[in-house]
Amino acid sequence: MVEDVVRTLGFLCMGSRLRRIGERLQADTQQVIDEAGLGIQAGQYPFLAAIDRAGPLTIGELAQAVGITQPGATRTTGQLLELGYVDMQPAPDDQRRRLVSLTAKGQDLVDYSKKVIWPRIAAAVADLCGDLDGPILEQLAAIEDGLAVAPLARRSPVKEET
Amino acid sequence: MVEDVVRTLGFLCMGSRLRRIGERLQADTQQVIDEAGLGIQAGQYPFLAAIDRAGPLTIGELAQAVGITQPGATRTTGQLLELGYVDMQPAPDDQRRRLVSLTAKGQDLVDYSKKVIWPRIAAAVADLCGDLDGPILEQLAAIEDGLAVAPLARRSPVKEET
DNA sequence: GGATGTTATATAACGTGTTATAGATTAAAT
DNA sequence: ATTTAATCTATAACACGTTATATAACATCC
Repeated sequence: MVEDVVRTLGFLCMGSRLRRIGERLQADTQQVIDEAGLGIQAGQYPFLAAIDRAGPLTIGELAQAVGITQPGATRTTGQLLELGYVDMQPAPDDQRRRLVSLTAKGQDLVDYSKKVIWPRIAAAVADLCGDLDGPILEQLAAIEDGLAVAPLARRSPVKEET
Repeated sequence: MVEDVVRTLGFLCMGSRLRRIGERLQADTQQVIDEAGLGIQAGQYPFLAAIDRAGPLTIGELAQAVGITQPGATRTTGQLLELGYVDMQPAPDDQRRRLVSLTAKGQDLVDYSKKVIWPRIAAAVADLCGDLDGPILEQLAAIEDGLAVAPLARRSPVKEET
């Protein structure tokens, strides 16, 4: 049995580690979705949820809402279009923007998911995290906020720009 | 300004969120490495650290040590070979196994990194996480252990296999 | 009102993880 | 001993993120 260096090295490998856990969680989430017989990828859900919450959004707004870059949003939106869950049309006032909205099929999926799938996933994750010492979600938020204030490179002691 | 749905949805999107933060941290880490003028990728470091800690390891052991799948380990090892940081030769007792070891150049890089780079990165991450309520590293460990015991699908209430 | 710059989306090329599968070597079984 | 099964690494195909850049539409300035 080999030691898990990422775990052993602590803060040094926290990036790798968060990613690794995130990937694992998403894979597990996918399994729950598949078991429910839904033809959708876990990573596509936030897009649908964003539109459901805020109404039709442009590609750029979707990218912001789900926290990825614009080309990624373009691609995932293309997949959702292909699957028939969303519709896309130029914004009336600005032909550059494409407004992405839910189709009836997409709204059905969201409604069903909100009722059946999402609570199940959230409950499973809560169960997993329930026994933790601290409020993990707030800590993640604090990390995100901290990174927004000053990236790691600006926190490494070599460049004391006092 | 559009709301961050991944953040808003909490436990439901924790997978995406952890991944997102991990990617951001790794990108920031890469910047620190680049500023130090080292020609290496952040994701390659755990491989070197694993060999440094445990001595020569096989591809499979490396995969285990850094927590990815074997094909990923094969690829990254190939890159490190190309860069001249590691050497690879068949295990004497079993021709299927390939023992990966540090070259002099690789050991130099590790020694320098241990002294200069890694403490800098670890300090920056610790600074980022310092003000948190709870011990984030232990919480991550608890999540990993929890997933090992029962994946999400086995924690979702639909399949009560009592 | 035409040149110039800016903004929004699309596309290309790449990085790094995954799963599925092939090839080579070792172990086991008849 | 030869066949069969198991193990280890390599390779192929794909998923999904990134950066860099092209194209189209809008805004501005003379």
